[in-house]
This record gives sequence, structure tokens and C-alpha cells, in this order.
Amino acid sequence: MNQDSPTTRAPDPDSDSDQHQYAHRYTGALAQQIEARWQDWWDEHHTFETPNPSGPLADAERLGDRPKLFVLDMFPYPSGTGLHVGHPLGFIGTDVYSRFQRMAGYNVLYSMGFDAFGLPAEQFAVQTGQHPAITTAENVVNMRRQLRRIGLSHDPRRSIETTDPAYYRWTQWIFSQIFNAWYDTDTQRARPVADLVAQFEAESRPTPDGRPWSDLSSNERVRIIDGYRLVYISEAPVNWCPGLGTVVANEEVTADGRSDRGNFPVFKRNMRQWMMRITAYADRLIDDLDLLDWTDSIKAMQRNWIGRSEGARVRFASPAGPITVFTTRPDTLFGASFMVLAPEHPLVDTLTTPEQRQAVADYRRTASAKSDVARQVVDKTKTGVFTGSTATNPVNGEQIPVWVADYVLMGYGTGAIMAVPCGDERDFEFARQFGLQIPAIQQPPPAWFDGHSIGPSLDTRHWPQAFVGDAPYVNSTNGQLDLNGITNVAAATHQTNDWLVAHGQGEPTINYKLRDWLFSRQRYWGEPFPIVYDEHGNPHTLPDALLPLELPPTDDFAPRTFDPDDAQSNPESPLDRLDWWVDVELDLGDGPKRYRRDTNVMPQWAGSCWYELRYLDPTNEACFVDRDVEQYWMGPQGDGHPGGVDLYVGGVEHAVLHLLYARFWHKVLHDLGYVSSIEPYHRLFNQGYILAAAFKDEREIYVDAFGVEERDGQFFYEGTAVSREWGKMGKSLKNAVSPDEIYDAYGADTLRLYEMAMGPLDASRPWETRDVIGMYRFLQRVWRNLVDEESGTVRSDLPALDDATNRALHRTIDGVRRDMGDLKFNTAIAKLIELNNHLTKLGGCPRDIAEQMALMLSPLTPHIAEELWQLLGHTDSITYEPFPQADAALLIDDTILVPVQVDGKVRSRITVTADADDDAVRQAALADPKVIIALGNSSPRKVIVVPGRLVNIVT
RNA sequence: GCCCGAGUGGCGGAAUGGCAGACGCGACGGACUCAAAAUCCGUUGUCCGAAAGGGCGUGUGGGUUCGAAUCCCACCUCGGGCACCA
Repeated sequence: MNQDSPTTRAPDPDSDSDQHQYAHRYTGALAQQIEARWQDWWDEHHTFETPNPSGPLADAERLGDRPKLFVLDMFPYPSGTGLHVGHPLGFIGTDVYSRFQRMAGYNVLYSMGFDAFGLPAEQFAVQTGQHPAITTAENVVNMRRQLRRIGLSHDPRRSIETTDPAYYRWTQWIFSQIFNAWYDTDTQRARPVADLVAQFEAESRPTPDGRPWSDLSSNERVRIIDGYRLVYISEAPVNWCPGLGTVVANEEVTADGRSDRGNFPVFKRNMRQWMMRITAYADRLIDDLDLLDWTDSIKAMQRNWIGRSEGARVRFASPAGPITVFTTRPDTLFGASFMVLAPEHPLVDTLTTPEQRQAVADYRRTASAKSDVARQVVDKTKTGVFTGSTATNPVNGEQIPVWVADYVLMGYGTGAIMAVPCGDERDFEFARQFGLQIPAIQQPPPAWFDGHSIGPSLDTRHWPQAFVGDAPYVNSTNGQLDLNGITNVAAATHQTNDWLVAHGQGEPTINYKLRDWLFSRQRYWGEPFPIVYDEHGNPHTLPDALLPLELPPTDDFAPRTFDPDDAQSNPESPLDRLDWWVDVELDLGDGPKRYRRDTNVMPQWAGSCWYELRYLDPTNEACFVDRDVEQYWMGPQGDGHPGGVDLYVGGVEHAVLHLLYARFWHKVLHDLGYVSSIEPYHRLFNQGYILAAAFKDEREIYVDAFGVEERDGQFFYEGTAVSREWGKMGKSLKNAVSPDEIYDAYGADTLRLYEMAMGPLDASRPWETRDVIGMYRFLQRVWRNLVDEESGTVRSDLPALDDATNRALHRTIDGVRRDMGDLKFNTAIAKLIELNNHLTKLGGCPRDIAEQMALMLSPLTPHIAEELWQLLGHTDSITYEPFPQADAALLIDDTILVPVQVDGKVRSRITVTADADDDAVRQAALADPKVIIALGNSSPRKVIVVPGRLVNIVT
């Protein structure tokens, strides 16, 4: 009977008195000693400080002529609960890679900062009652300590915290640049607002109402300019989250209409809020994905989120004036037999006839009472109401009824559609529901009818659903436009678009799902807006000299939150309460005046939109990053290369949040000439998560995973059966393993090795504490193969290097070098273990190859590698030693063992010389006794020789 | 429903057109020990067989190929994203 605990605490492998006998055995205690010593040594010797080519961090001697490499982690939130072993997975990966590339000759920039503003830190502060500045500072200190213990090779001089006024001064400055920019659709880039003003003044750009610029009042001019800015205030439907007391961005609302943070209900409400014009960049954000080395899934998520669809706007004449619709299928216009407007559509009132007024009003009331969540309910039944009016189909002049239904959304397209029931499943359902006409305009292929077990017919009363696809058009001509007989959608679309444009009835257009970025938050713990309002209520950015605008200290920092379901509540900024701060007298360049400060703070994504740029030049007081320094680290490398970070590692959860926002900011900075790269992150690698078993009792409550016992495949907690599931490690699932207990038992090098050996870096994998010991044993063997466990010095009885061992070494070097460069640390480790197992059989590590062993290990397990390096007589760090190179001559063996297949099944193996020609190999294979037996009476028809790989005899 | 990804021993995984299961855990056997731990040596996909050896085997079914875990088609299952988006 198996009494094993499935989720075990780390055992103490050195429980015995054995340690007294071997004072220098590689135990957890010794490992910790070695690790602490080397971590101090690295600090004292500034080992990981990386030189810039110019500026205060320049160091020509250290820089030499090494090429650059910028390796970046998604920086963490300094949460109050500390690290568990799942957190550092990506950090260890980037550290191994950075250390390897340093040894491969690169000047590697590798640092770490803290994303310390935002809801998590603030919620923690609210819970504990301590000011977020205090808790954040404490958490950062704690996290730095925990990360240091892993032995990460960060340049400490480049570390930043987003909450540091010296940092957010530049976050505010960048905000001001974006505020003072507009998107020039002619040149497809952002430009300073001053250029726009100049265009108006020169009258090369007409004013919205055509009046000369010089005739406008200064207030009118301000309003026009503000309408162009990349940051603007708008009164629009936003996501109001009473439970958090703030509005949040679309990207922060989950699919089921709740807040990403805190999981509170979110309501759509019209509010006056700050927006960033990310939609201006929609095309570039999609198109430039092609330049990036990202996974297909993240690219797909961004494309999907931006949601570009090409189609046409078409105008239908109606008693209330033209109704404009957006459609992706203008080719189906002849099949448009009714129209549907969203309940909120502004023309509904005018279109509704007196007889229908009551019905429409009732329907609209019901629709508005439904939240977004309720509208999405899987209730597939279509609802709707007739307005009483008709509109004119522009291609055939038919009068078609106009309906109102909530399956049409005001927030997408124009909030109105032309319904083509024969070619659109939703329209088909709606038409069936309300008995509307379904004219056929395409002749579906016979297979389609067969598939639905009906005879081919254009009588749609027999059709079970709409037909979508390429098929010959029918009933689609008006004399000028004739689609009949065309067999594909693209051609028909093209002709229809031409006709629409020629007759002024519509035009091709592109529609996006992406909305502008709601940028203001009614919370405390964030960057204050560097904005003040004048007596007319017009916003102005603070001059650079007044930055940073520091977050005012207050004990009254808790945001005003509400009953999470109280949709009618209104946001109240904590900063609003600080009258002394809000009402100020300032000189913005035209003498001292009274102003009111904006009391919003920025969303938590603001600081992470540009942090990698500050790592480059952290001490620069004159600008956020020096242009030459940015060019060196992030500049494009050749034609078609967008520039950016060489390797960015982080979780997939930021696919449409941080990764979209940061690309947007970076592109604005590029347009305004501040950075040479057009993308911030050239290569993105998504590390997996460390999963751990979690156990629920029958009440669906998680129980302490470490108290669960397994008996015959069943799980029990305090005697009662519990069910197992796998989830991200964490406090809420009561299954978090602290790195401290792994350090105590085995040391940080073993933890690093285990996390890297568990599987490929991009796969999620379950944590198994009992598996960790395998990597510990490996390091122990490495140590023992070289070090005398009694004296702690290099063994005097090491075996001599033989040819087989030397060849094994070079094969290992060759494979490990390749794997490390490909981020395949798990197989690199396997190869090192194989070599070490060979050395163990040999009786130790020959002195001649000891250095190479230490060098190959050092990216993975830097502390033990430094220690071995020192024992081998070196006085400097192993960090910048060149990684071993395989001797090509030793990779080729004199003779090779070649498997011989008969009809695809391996029947024997033959030894041939490496340079044997195909014919010799063929003869040797056919002469092999086992092959002769396997062939029996049958004679070979064909013999395939794959040089160096195998022989296959076909009978 | 649409899009992306993944299915290989008891477990984590390796092999991306050429010897399936590298490496690690666990399990089993042995050496050492009074004993245990640790360590070292060996076995470990499965079925038949005393053995030699052989059959079967990478979610399922088909296909391409001398040869398929790997490529193609269809399906199943799981994970992730989007979703009444016109």
C-alpha cells in the first residue's frame, strides 16, 4: 500500500551524522555557504556591471569589441506574500541565458526592476492599513533579498522602481509628449501638436466648420486642437467598477464582464474620462507583428484583439435620413431584406412610427436593463421589435423593414446592420424568428444540400441554415451592377465596392474592435497626471521643470469603493480630497495663475510601458534615455529589423495588456524621434507556469496540500476524501512551496538546476518536490568527482584523460553549446549528467577536463562553478571566461555503429568506418548474419543507405 | 461557434522524416552496514518465452514514404484566447 504523501515537503537528505565524516561533502549546508560567499564576492567586485558605449555608465575597457545582447524579464509586482518556487522560473531562464551569452562573448544587459504602482500593491496596503509607500518599499526589499539568493546576475546599477519619483518623472514626461502629439493620417505617424497649429495657421488644413482659423476664439482653437491629441478627454461608455471604485480599460475586463483584478462586476456607463488614441495605431500594431519573433499564439491574440476587418460602409435611405451600416460582405447587398439597429442607435426614435412607439420603448427599456453579462447569456433566441419604418436598399431600390434588436451592438461598426438572412447565420435566425423574407442570392453547391439531406433549391423555406462561402451569385443584378454567375466572394465584393463608390452609396472601409485606451483611474497609488486646468477648464501639461509631480502624501489614501453591484455609484478620486494639493498657483510660462490639478492617476500599465528603456540609461537626468545609448542596445539591426529587446521572457497573461500598451507608447516615442527602434520587444518568449497539485474537499474548499495523503490512488485530508486538480502555484490554492525550504535542503544551485531540468522553458509543468533530489545528487557527484570530501581540496587520485572520455567531453560541449543558445536548458542538463555519469564510472574527473566541466556548468549553477574554478587555482570569476569550444576532429569517430533495417524494422547493427562509401556499407549490411536470417528466402529489391544514419533493406 | 497550442512508460520529459522512451524521479534487485540512511553497481514500455529471440507500442482512423511520434486529411480529448463583432 502506497502511503506516500503526493505533495511532499523537502526531506533532509543529510539527516545523518555522515557529515562529520565528510566535512567537505556537497550538502545543502555547504551549498548555502558557497552561495552566500559568491553572492557577496560578485557584489564586491561589481562582476555584473554592464558597460554602455557612452555616458556615465561607459567603460571602454570592459566593453571591448563585444557585440551587445539585451535580455529582459517582465518585471514583477512586489507583492507582500513573498516568492514561491513558481515565480523565478523565467528569471532563472534569463539568468542562465545571460550568463551563457556573456561567456559566448556578448556584452549582455540584464537587470531587474519593480512594477510597484497599481492595484495589487494598493489593495495590500488597504488591507494592512499601512501606507502603500511603506509596504511597497518593504516588499521590494524582501523581494530583492529573495531574488539575490537565487544568484541572478543583474546589473544592480540599472534597477528601477516605477514608484520612484526619479523614474515616474519620465513616465509623466512621456505622457506629456503623447498629450502634445496628434496622429497625422497623411504621413501615418504621430507629430507634435505645434505642427498641427502651424498647419491651421497657414490654412493648409481646414477647420472643422470651414471658418478661417484667424476668426476663431482662442477657446475654440483649444477645443479643436484638443480633439486631435493622442491623449484626450471624452464622454463615452466606459467600464465602471464600483467594487474597485475606479473605471478600468477594456483589456482589464474579463470575458464574463468582471474586473481582471478583484473579480468585481463591471458596468458600461457614460463618463468623462481620459483616453489614449491607441486606435490610431491599429494598423501598425497589426502589421508590425510580422516583424517580430513572437509565438503565433500571442500574435493571434493581438490580431484578434485589434480585430481588423475589411468591408464597406453602405448608406440606406430612410425617413430619418441615411442609415449607415458596416458590412464585411457588400457582395451580398442584393440579399439584404431587412435592417437591424442597436437599441441605443440615435435614429431609432425618429424611425419609430406612432403605432410602434410603445413596443419599441418597451424593448429598449428591457435591453438597457440587461448588463453586458446578461446580453451574452447563451440564450440563443433572438429578440427584436419592428420600428414601423422601411429603408431603401441602394442596389435594387427595394423597401426593407427596419428593426431594433440587441444582437446588434452599438459599440461595433455603426451600430446598424443590413441583414442578409440567406448568407448570415444570425440574420437567418432572426428572419425565421419573425417570419421575414429570406431571398437567395447564391446557388450553394450540391454537396451543401446533400450535407443537409435536402434537394437543391433556391427556395430558402427548405434551408436549415444560412449558406456562407463561395458559390455562383443569382438574383444579383440591377442593370449596372451584375454579379450573377460570379463564383467567388472577393471578385463580387470588388465589383460591388466600385459600384457603391461610383454611385455615392458607400465606400470600402476598415473596422476595428480595438477601442481607445481608457487611461484614468480614480485610485491613489499611481502616477498623478501632469495636468492642470485653467479657468476655462482647458487642460495644460505641466512644464518639464515642474516634473516630477509627486504623489501627495496622505493617510487618507484608500479609494472610495462601493457595493460591487451598485451600478449607479460614481467614482471619487482620493486625490480630490486634498484641496491644498488640487488648487495651486503656477507659472506655466505666462505668469502666475490659479489652476486646478487633475486628480486622476495613471493605470498600473503606465510604468511598464517604457521601463526597459530606463534600464539602458538609469542615471540620465537630462532625458529618459540617451539616443546613442538606445541606438546601441535597441536599434534596428539591418533592413527590415524593427530593433528592440533581443530576448523578452514573461508569462502569456499580458498578451493584450502590457504588450499592446508598451508597443503603442514605443511607437509614439519612435514617431516623435526619441527612439530608433520601432518595436520594444523583438523576440518574445513565453515561459510556462509551475503548476502544483491542489486539493478540494466536498465543500469545494481548498485544503492544505501538504497535509494530503495518497492511498491507492485516492487522496485524503484528515481522513476525508479530497479531489485533486492542477493549478498555478499560489496562496489561494494552498499549495505554494517556498524557495527557502529548497535552499535549506539543497541550496540555490540545485533549485536552479531542477527548475531548468523539469522540461522546456515554455511548457507548464507540475512541481514535484521529491524530484528535486535528482539534481542535488548530480551536483554532489560532480563535486565528488573532483573534490576530496575530507580535505576539501582537488583530489590527488584523479584518473588520467583517455580518448573515449575526451571524445565524450567534446560531444557534450558541442551539444550543450547548441542547447544553451536555443534556450533548451533541459536537454543541456541531460547531456552534462550523461558526461558526469561517464566520469563517475571512470572514478573521477580527469584534471585535464575539470575546467571545461566547471565552465559548462557555470551558467546553470554559477555558485558551485565559481567554487570549483577557484579550487582549480583561478583567482578571478568564471563569469567572463569563454565557453568551451568543441574540437570538430573529436566529434567524428573512426568507426560508427549503423542500424540495419529489413522492411523498416531494425534487425541488426553493423560497425563500419566513418568514411565508408555507400556501396561498402550496403555490402556489409547484406553480409551481416542477423540480416541474412531476417531476410530468409526473400531477396532484397532495394537497399537504401542513409550515410552515417542507417541502412534499410526492402524486400 | 471561430482562432492558437498540446496528446509519448507509474510520473516530469527526450527524439521534429532515419535505432521511440535520452536525462531525472519512483520502483525492484545487489554491494557496503549490526541495522538504517547516504553512496556505489544493475534492472525497469508492454505481451509471449526458461533463454535466445519474437509480437505489439507515441489519443483514434486513414494517407504520403524504402522508412512516420514527427508530414497530410478526418475525428476524439485536454489547455488557452475570442465570441450575437455584422
